[in-house]
Order: sequence, then structure tokens, then C-alpha cells
Amino acid sequence: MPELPEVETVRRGLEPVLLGRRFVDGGAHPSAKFNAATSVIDRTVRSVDRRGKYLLIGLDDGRRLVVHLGMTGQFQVHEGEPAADPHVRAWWLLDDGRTLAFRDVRRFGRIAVIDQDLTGLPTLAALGPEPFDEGFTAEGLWRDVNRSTARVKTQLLGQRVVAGVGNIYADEALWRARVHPGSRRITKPAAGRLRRAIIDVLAEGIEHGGTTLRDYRTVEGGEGGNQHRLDCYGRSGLPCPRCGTTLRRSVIDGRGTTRCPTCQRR
DNA sequence: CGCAGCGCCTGAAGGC
DNA sequence: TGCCTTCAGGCGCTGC
Repeated sequence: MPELPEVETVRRGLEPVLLGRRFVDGGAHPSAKFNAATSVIDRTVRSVDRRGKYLLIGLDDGRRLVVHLGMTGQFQVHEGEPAADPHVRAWWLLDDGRTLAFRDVRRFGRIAVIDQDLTGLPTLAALGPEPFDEGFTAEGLWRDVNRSTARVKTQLLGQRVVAGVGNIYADEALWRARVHPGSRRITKPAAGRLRRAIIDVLAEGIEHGGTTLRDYRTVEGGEGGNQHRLDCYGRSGLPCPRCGTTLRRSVIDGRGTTRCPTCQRR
């Protein structure tokens, strides 16, 4: 499941491929989730950015091509024509002869073209602070989490208190900060630890090229390396790396969740 | 306005 | 072996 580190790794792979290139042809799955892809034909790429889990490809007419990878979305670059693949939902021929393909088996991804003000995608416009920006503070995290009655993990997944965290990095950050994922309120010290943990697990995820559990691939087609460094996510039944207690899996608001029963108390 | 709940998708894994 | 069921989960949408 691509989260901020995976999307950032993809962004870094796309940038050298796309910067300055013009889309000279393209095609898309007829679904409204993908068919905007063809409206960028004849446009030139001016920037390749990321906001939360969204990729923002800036165009020479001021608009942006926005791509969300969903659960199984991946980009591939081919020299010339790509091989036939029923899971490719959109493709673009570039002016250097290469082809960029967006492949998404489960079709949870989404492609849109929006104006500069981002209002074309309300969820994007409403995202919380980028975790690496100054605007993401312990004070703000404490205030926002406690303003709602929802569980802290659910709020992290909601993209409003901070952008870019998904199920893997939520479990990792909560474990590292020793915060119970089901808590509805957190103390100021806990908010401070959680902010630090979120920033660190995401930065380490980027540093190691993202977490490949099944579908996630880099633009070059490789796997990430962060799956070998997880302390908590997906490790139910194994000992907590900090205290040795057996990690336990449960379901919180419908999301599979792993935590340490000793380190992460309410 | 906030939020809970459901639906979207399909391949993999588990049960019998 | 093969069929069937369950699960994974980010986010859009609906309705209270």
C-alpha cells in the first residue's frame, strides 16, 4: 500500500523521466477514475511534486496532472511501445520516444487534472500538514487529535492531522512512540513522541526506498528495502523488538492493527 | 459539520 | 485438486 515514503520514492524516479518532456500521445481506461489522463496530451511537464500520497505533475498550461496510487498503483517506463498488459489503466507517449504506463490491478488509484488552486480535488486541498514541514508540530498534533473523539490511529489514517501516513507507518509510528492505537485522547508528551516517530519512520522509509509487501514497485521496477526494517507492522506473534512481549494483532475501526501489549498501553 | 459505515476492486490465501 | 469464502485497505460517497 503506497504511503508517503513509497509515493516519494516514485516521485524521485519519475522526476528525471518527465521533467521537460512533452506528452505526445496517450490512452486511458474509460472509467472516470482514469480517463482524465488523455487531457494532458501536447502539454509539457514543468515540475514533479508530491503532497501527502498524491503525485502532482505540473504542466506548462498551469494545470496539474494528479495521480493517487491507491492500493496497487505503479508507474513503469518503457523504451518505445510497452508490452500488452491488461492492468495498465493509463499510458503516455513522451517526446523522447519512451512510454510512461500507470498500472493498477485493483483500480483503487485515481487520475485527475486540476487547476492550480487544488479545488478540483477537495481531499487534496484539505490535507493536513506535510510531516517534514514546520507546520507539523507536537502542539498542533496534540490539539487536533484531542479535538476529535476518533481513535488516534484512525485520525492518522484520515490525512487531516498529518498527510501521508497509511496503515504500515501508522503502526510503526505508534509502536515507536509507545502510544496505544485505540486511544481517543493523548497527552502532550505522547503527542511529542508521536510527532517525532511519524517524522522518523517516514524519513527512514524514504531512505530505504519504501516498503514492498506485495505490489509496490519503484519506477525502475525494483522492490523497496524498508520491509526488512519494520518493528511492528505485520509482525503479530513475534517478539516486540523493545521489550520482548509478543506483538498482537487486532482490528481497529476496520483496519488490521499490530501493537505491543506492554509498550503501548492506553 | 463530523463521523460511522459501506462500496469499490481483484489476486492471494485459507478452509474444506 | 478444486471450489468457495475471506481478506487486504485508501478514499469517495451517503446518511444520520
